[in-house]
Amino acid sequence: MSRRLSEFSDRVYWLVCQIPTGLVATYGQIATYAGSPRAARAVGNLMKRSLEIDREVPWHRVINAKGAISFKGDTARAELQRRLLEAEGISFDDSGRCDLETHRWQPREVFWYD
DNA sequence: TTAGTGACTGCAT
DNA sequence: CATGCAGCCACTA
Repeated sequence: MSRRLSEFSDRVYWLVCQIPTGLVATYGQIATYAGSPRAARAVGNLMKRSLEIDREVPWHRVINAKGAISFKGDTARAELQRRLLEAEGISFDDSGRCDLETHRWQPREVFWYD
C-alpha cells in the first residue's frame, strides 16, 4: 500500500469528520475534496469499512448524489442512517430523498493536495 | 503484480 | 420519473 493511497483514506475520514451536525455531503463531494474527483465509489467503500474499524466518523452524513441513502442488502444499516439524519433535522420525501440544496455541506476552508 | 469488488455517478433509454 | 450501464478507482486477497 503506497503512501499516496493511505493519504487518500486519511483525507476522506478527516473530511467526513468536518461535516457538521444537520448537514450532509455526497460521496462525490468527499472524493473531490480528498483529491480524486472520480473516486466516489472508493469513498463508499471507506465509509463501509469505517463501521468495522472503531473510528469516530459521522459516516451517516455521507449520502449519494441523488440525496438518498445508499445500501446494498444492509437494510438495517440504511434505516439506522436515516434515523440518525432525521434526528439531526433532515427529512426525506416519499422516494427516500432529502433536499441537497438545503442540507448540502459547503466547506468554507480551502483544501489542497500535492 | 494482477484481478475482483462495490454505501458512486452521469448519461442514455 | 425510474432503470440500466459503462467508466472509475482505492483497496484486498
